[in-house]
Amino acid sequence: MYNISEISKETGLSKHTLRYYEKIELLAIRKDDKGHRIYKQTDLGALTFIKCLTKTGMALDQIKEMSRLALVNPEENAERILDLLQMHKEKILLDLKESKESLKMIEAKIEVALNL
Amino acid sequence: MYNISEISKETGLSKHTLRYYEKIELLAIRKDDKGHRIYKQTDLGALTFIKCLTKTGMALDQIKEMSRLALVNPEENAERILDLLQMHKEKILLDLKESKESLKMIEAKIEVALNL
DNA sequence: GTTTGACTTAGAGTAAACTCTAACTTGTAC
DNA sequence: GTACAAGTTAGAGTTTACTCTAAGTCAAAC
Repeated sequence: MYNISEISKETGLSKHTLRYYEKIELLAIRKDDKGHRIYKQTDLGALTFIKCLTKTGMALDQIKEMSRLALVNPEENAERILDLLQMHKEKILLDLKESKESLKMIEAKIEVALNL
Repeated sequence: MYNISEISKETGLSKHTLRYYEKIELLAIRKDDKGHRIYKQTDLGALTFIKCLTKTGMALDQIKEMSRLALVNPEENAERILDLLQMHKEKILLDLKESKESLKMIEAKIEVALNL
């Protein structure tokens, strides 16, 4: 069990961002009798995974749709979720390829500059 | 020599974006007597390189600063430009590493989902 | 008992990178 | 000679993902 400050440190997401994620219904967090958020281990796991997805360029809207599918009816939506994950995986592989190509081009420029 | 439509097709950047890049002074393009843009081979090269930099996460502001340095005084600024390129190269390497880690995590999720 | 610091909310503001609109010119096709 | 396609401009609007502000609650420290 963690409060928002601890989760912020743990995940590297600002408190503002953590509240923002709730506002856009990316995830739902339980609150205590004072209205303070209580994060569970599973929430930490979810946030860590969300970070993976955003870092690799998935839009928050898509992440939201995926977590909605998983929450509403995990069994019926399992296939759809798997599909989305696999499509995202393909996107990452393509991005990696393109980034490596760009890297080569930049390294070539550096080479040229070093030989002046 | 190309007009804006040809360059748009060639680079994959929209005409809007090409004009926008000029407006923010990322590059300057010659115009003919009717005010129409004339892109040279070197402009195409510059735009291709700009695409490499943006795709790998360099902000337009930084790209602009680099091209300013290169245009204003290439010799005096050579070292600074080289520095910026090398810093960007390090950033790409780090991003690649992080993306690969995220990829692994996503692949693990896919594995779990496949075993249900 | 009041200051300090952490939490809360609704809602406004920001930054980056486009993207579009409206009004206009110009050259070619029918 | 008029319709159409492509070019131009200044400037407004959009999207995404935050990021901040103001006003308030609450518990512990001095």
